Amino acid sequence: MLKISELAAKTGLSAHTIRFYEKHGLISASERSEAGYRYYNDADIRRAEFVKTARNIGFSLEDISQLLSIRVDKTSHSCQEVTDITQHKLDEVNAKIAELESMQHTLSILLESCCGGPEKATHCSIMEALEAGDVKKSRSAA
Amino acid sequence: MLKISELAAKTGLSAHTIRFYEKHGLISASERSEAGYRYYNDADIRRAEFVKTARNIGFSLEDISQLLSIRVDKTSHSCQEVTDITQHKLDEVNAKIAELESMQHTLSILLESCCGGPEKATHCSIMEALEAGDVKKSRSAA
DNA sequence: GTTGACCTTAGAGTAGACTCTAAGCTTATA
DNA sequence: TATAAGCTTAGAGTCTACTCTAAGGTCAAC
Ligand SMILES: [Zn+2]
Ligand SMILES: [Zn+2]
Ligand SMILES: [Zn+2]
Ligand SMILES: [Zn+2]
Repeated sequence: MLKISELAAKTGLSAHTIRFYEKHGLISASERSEAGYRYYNDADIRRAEFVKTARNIGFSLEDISQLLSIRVDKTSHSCQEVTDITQHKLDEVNAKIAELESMQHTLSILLESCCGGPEKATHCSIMEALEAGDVKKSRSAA
Repeated sequence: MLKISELAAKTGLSAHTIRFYEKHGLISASERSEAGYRYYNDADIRRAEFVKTARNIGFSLEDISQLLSIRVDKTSHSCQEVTDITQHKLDEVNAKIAELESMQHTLSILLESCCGGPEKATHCSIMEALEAGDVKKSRSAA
């Protein structure tokens, strides 16, 4: 049985974050001391580590929440449900990468066009490009 | 002279967003009607379009704020200042891409390992990988 | 028996970029 | 003239994932 700071040390999450996750239903302590201290048993610890692993991959807390509900009753859920969550996340990641690569491309072109020196910015081709508006849009919603 | 909704139509920003940008010093209307309506002249419109172009590229409002202060007095600023902002943004974008590609990689491997079918998730290799924790960390701080 | 580290809670604050609301003028159209 | 569309403001709400604070109780060591 670990106390919260011990679970924190073990998982690399902060005690604050562990309480925050508890408030959002991701983690819980099966026992409390008389004084109200949280005590985590082996199953709790494994669950916390599952959460940490999923978070490290990049899953949102909402995704993790869904993965956890599959985890507690695997016989009621299918591989497909798991791949759906994973695929959806991958789609998101791919969309974000595409957006960032577009920015990367635009920024690189801008940088190439500018001398980057100590001259007055009156002739700066980056500023000119921004004024002219002839750059493609990288950002979509939010 | 355009009213706010006309500037909105012209730039593709919403009137709300235009007021929000004004509150943050990015855009302003040189004139107001007696009733307090904002009126935008050509210089205002060009400034708004500059902001919109920079935002489309992916610059933060803080970056745009700096670019604008260069823009209003180009002789007091150098090309280097402009490239510094641009390079800094590019570095950020590259870091984010690296992080996302790491996620992409992990997610792809997970997806390959799972049958994705209607079977019970009891044998799911994605779940197993998450339990085992043997996936590399993609996410860094915030 | 007291210091100090650790624990509890509810709730506020942070970041970034909006997005919306309420309450009330103004202006254009029918 | 009445209705609707459009404008004003301050300020609150949204989203995600924390991060921190205040005020106080608990526990082990010296
Ligand atoms: Zn130059
Ligand atoms: Zn330049
Ligand atoms: Zn399967
Ligand atoms: Zn599977």
